[in-house]
Amino acid sequence: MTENIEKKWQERWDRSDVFVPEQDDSRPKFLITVPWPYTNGSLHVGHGRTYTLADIIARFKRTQGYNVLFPMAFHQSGTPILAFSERLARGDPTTIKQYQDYLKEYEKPEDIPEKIREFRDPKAIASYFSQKIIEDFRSLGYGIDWTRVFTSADPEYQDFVKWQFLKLNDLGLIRQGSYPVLYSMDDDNAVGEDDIKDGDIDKVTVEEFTAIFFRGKDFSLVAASLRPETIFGITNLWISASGKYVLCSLKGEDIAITEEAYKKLIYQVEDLQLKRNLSHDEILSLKFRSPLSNLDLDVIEADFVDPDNGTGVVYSVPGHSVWDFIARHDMGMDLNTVAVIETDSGKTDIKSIISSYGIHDQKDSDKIKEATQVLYREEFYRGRMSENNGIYSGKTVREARDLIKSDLIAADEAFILYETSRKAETRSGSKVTVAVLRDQWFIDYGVEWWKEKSRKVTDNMTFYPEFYRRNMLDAIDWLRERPCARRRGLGTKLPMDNRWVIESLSDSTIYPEVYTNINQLKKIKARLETVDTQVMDYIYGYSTQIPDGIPDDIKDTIKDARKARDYWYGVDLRLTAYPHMSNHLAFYVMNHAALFTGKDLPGGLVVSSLVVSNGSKISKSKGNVISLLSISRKYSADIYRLYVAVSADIGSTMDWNENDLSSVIKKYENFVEAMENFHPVNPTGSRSEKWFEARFRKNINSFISSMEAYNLRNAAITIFYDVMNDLKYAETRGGNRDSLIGIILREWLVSMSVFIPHTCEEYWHRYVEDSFVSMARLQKSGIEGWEDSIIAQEEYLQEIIRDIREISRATGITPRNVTISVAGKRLVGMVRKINREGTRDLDTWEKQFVPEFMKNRKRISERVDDEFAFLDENRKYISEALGCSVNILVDEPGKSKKTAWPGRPSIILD
RNA sequence: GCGGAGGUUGCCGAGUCAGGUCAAAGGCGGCAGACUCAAGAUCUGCCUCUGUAGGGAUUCGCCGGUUCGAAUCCGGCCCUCCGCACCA
Repeated sequence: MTENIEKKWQERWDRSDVFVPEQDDSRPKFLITVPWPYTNGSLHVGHGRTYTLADIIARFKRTQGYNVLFPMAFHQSGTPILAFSERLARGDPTTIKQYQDYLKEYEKPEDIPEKIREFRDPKAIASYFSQKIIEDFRSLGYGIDWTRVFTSADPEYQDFVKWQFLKLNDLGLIRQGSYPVLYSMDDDNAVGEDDIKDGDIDKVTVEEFTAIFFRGKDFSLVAASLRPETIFGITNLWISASGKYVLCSLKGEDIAITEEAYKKLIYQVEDLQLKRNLSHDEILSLKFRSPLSNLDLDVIEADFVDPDNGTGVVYSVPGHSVWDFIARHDMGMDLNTVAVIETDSGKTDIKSIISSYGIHDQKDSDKIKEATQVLYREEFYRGRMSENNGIYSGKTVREARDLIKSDLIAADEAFILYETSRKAETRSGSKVTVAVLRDQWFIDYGVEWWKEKSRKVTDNMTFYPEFYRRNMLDAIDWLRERPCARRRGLGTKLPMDNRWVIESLSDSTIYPEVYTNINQLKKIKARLETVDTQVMDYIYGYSTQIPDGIPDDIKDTIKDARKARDYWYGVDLRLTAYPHMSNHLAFYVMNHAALFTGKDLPGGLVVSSLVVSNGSKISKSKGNVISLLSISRKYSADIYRLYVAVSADIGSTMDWNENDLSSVIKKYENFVEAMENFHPVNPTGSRSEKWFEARFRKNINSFISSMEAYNLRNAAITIFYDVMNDLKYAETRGGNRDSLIGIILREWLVSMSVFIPHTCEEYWHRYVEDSFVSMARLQKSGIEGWEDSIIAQEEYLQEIIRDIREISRATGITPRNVTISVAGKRLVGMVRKINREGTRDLDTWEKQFVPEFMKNRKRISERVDDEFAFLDENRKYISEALGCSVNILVDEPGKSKKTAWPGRPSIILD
């Protein structure tokens, strides 16, 4: 199909409101949704897959008589759009290049610079790409109801989100507390992944150190560790040989840390004051006492200590740290290690690790890092505290670590210090550190009653593939507190505290509600200025009365909003890609569980896998991003849609590659050719037509069952590949193409239209009738009984031909004549008797054949009533297939070399 | 380490839940033939090994078990991929 024909149907669907469903209480509704796209750029094949799958399902549901609503909207909340526009404003070359690439597809080269200038306003980015996504989606023939489009920036939507958060707050699910975030001191702001240089490639996370006080005569030394459980193996303290140390006061206690540590720490703890610089000698001359083990420890300078990591002071545990051990070794100190952790594997002995990695001194830093990682993992996952650790003896490392940490903190022997997982800077070059926000807002997903309710909701949902149910339950268990608001970014202001903006995943959990009545909400908003809590309560089923004081002229609209919502909600099916599982989808389920009941709860979830291109991951850096627009231009919407359906099951990775694509195109072109050359004729009722019809009845039923089970790939292969193959076969059996196609035309076009709607619409109008195939119904075929037998007969015929070929191959005989002898009356009778009554009442003549019957029973059958007549009828075909003459005989036992059994005639070549 | 998915004949990929009809669908690719001046497209056959009669042997990650019978069920092991969090 050319782009023009596709465009033609897209416009006609649009004009006739084919995909704008009316509320209709007489029909079952079906609400299908896909997470809204984030509008910072155009979409690629990967995004298209999920929407295409959803559209195929939506179209199928229409054929089954459902009143289908397939809406979409756009997401604009969060920091990325803001960050991008800021970067464009700053003139960041990578970002400019990225947006030039996006724009290239849509704009003339001379207009691009102006567009990029406009993009300094984040709203311009959002609205530009929303518009382009709509155009791209239209060009793929999606049956989306475009009258319901809205964005997360729309004021009526934000009223809805505010209502949602007030409801969550009423339920006690929103809390405030302190929370560490990545932070830029230069910019005095929190930073997200996209603000960090290479933040998307090499993720930066927050690590939690235990900063432990080692008290000395004049002041305390604070050493930070990720492994507080090793404190029992301590031998000494290390400070950096080159680091600059300062004395400061923390809640009245004098502590020594590096200058860098001080600068970071003021963003994390309260009551910290700088007092003065501290010389190394002042530290080295003192001894410091360790908590728990109560040892007086020496301080030693070492090169490997990084003054800009943690506090710049570390404690030495040579029994469990490669660095510590090798440093002591290099300095000629004693190497009497204390092992405080034991593993069953015994792989964690420090000396054997050092020798097995071939580490000689501190210069082998790569080897040391590798060995450290292995040791760390091994001990963390398999280790137990050994018997010399007091009350912690015998506990797993995991348990002991948390316990020791909390015990030390409770006893004022330690505090938590946060550090970045790697050294990082922002794209503008400022250092990234960790700051603790004291009044961070959270949604508390850890509440048990909430989890329990969510599990019940999950139990009642359908999942495809089914194993995601388990994933969902796990995600519900794992979820704890989640920060739900940020100090920057686009989005809805938190109703409890408008200095905060609701974070972008948290504002998108129950939003499909708004698809049901966005147009009423808009009117209500325009009339009332705010859609307040009480009005929302009424619309979304929390109260039965429109609140007092609402002007009469808007009451009907409010009632309509509620009715629309009552009719359409909940979501019958939601489709997403699996990376959304542990975050968005879990929030989606849990927020519904908290706020709604009964039919409003999520119905089903279809989780698709990713798209790769020529076997490798699609990413900007690889330059293999294929935009949706280029697909519909280069190939056609229908070919893309067909490819999505046929090339991989929903749950498997889909590989976009030219090779597979060209074979799909070939098949598609065969279909088009068959349709183009079709001339209606009257069927003749021949055997090949009956067989073809029988097969098609089976195929259409299997298509419908597969689609119902969301097994789109099977469905497509059945209704497309299998039917095409049957068509070819029926032709070789003497069928006339036109009359064959005529038999199945109507149903075939309807079923194929879910995959290739434009093509089918075209032929539907040309050959069937002037209605939309997109609105046509499809039912299962009634199987009348004759279908199986005609199919079995054809199989019988093919088996005989295959047998003849095999004999020919085995013997090397190229036959000039083939004699096929079918079983005679007596054997037919005998087989019938055995199949019905067993072997008991056989006569003597019959009994001699029983052993042979038993041996060959697999191939013996009664599937053809009169084998002689059947073979005789098809003698010409057999003869042509084999290229030799064919004799058909009715055999009685004894005449030929082998016994001819029913379903398995004897064959003689000569 | 925990949780999940998976390992099938040259490749991709069905089949495994409900054991026999499975040498195992379909596609790709390859080989041979038909058609064609030729190529392409299309069609037919073959593609684990073997066999002068439609058969046999060995296969579905590895080892063992249950069973008359296992790609399918059970136990153990090896390997690959994904998630393990606050990030959209």
